[in-house]
Amino acid sequence: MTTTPDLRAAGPAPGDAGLTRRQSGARAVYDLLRGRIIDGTLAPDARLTEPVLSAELGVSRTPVREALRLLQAEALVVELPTGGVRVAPLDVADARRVYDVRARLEGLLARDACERATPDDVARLARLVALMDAVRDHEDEVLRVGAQFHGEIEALADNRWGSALLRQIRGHVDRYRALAARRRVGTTDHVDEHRAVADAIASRDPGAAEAAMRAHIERSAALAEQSLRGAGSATDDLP
Amino acid sequence: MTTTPDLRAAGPAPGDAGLTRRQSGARAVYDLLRGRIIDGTLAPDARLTEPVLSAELGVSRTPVREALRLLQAEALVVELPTGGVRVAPLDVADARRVYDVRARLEGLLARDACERATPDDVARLARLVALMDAVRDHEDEVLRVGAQFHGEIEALADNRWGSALLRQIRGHVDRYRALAARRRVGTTDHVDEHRAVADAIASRDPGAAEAAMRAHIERSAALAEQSLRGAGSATDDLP
DNA sequence: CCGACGACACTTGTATACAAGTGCGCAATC
DNA sequence: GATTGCGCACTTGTATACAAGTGTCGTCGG
Repeated sequence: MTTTPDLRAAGPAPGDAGLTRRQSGARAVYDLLRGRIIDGTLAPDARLTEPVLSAELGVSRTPVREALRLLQAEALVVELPTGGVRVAPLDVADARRVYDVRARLEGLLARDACERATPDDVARLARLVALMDAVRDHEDEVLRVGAQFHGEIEALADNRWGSALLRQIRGHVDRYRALAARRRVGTTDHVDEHRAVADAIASRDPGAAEAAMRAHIERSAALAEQSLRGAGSATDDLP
Repeated sequence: MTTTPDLRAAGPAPGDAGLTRRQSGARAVYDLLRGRIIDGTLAPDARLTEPVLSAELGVSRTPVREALRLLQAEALVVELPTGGVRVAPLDVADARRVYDVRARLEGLLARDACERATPDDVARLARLVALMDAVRDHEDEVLRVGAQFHGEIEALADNRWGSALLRQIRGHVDRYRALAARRRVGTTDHVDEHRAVADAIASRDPGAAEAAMRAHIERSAALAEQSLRGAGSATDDLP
């Protein structure tokens, strides 16, 4: 039942088969498949074959193949011994590893950001924390502002490699997050943790900034792990 | 002059055009180009076009294209605004960033290795350090054993994500190392640093293991940076 | 002599055609 | 009835063909 995903966005021949067409094609296929894998529409272990994707999306095998290779480089799909690919399995133990890596990378970015931040930047970070505090009770607002905070730090860090590698695993983080979201276990507020990061940066203490950010991510990891635990076969509530 | 690299391994038509042919083709092209970029045969900023590579390697554009995409995912080539690709430029400031990231990742791996190492593993690491000490005067032996040490730790860590991301930047590390090798500045011995890592693992102190490994990489970074400094336009002694 | 216009050659992106290898299912036989 | 052999359908990997966009070079006009 998990073999054939439901990419039934449109028929084979008809015009825009779910992808915007004015984009570069391969990129569009990549974005589409990536989204479906992250949100669970494409179930873990689902086999993806070029001909059926090609037919369902209304493009030739060439862009499909390219998209598949991109996803493979990102490890969102894994290569089968025979040469095909399937959606990467979800493994709770693996989630921990993803967060471990993320903690180090974001920690490094926080350090770099600390070393480059101008007074204006510090003020902006403080404003974001205050804003986050203000919307404390509205969960999605907190999430939105939180993402903005992390984005701001990443931008400040101006660390091409840290960002690149972070981007590499972001898909997987989002994937586990999407899964955890279904087993909602009350979100704890990370406002104080963010404030700790902002304060460390304001104090011009790179080591403290790195440590604070790392601790923050590790706490998120523990939370996510808790949500995921008991998921057993992670495919339980997936289509 | 930098537009056409010297992939003249063989003519267009003739049999094995420098690539082993029994490999998957695209993979062979990828390996070949990757090696040439790392060792400097393909100069930074050199433009790579599918038709000429295709002709010079004696394969069609399809595998060449695939190899190029792989290299792009690894950031060994960068996309031009027009769509083509060129060999990623060498930037000393960037080298520092690469090593920063590597320090965190290898630090994490050392921690994980520490948490999983059996007494046998600890003994093996100690043996490697002793061996390294023994061959202290033979530079390439030191390098070889050192690589083995790092590989052992990575294997022990059994951290898929750490390894994957480390692999992502390894090409760049090797590239800067190859460049630094030409401006040889006496290698300092890292034997003691390795011993510190091994000792921390033997003491079952994950935090110390991580810190020791990170410090070790950061010292390597400083060394590499020193070698690279003054390189100015990094393409000076490149073909 | 300098600037602008036009055509060309070149590039990538996509589609299709071809070849080879592999696993699966069916059928016939022991 | 179980097993083994054959044949088919399917897959990926590669090659080639086609279309569109873009930069450049040459030439013509001011």
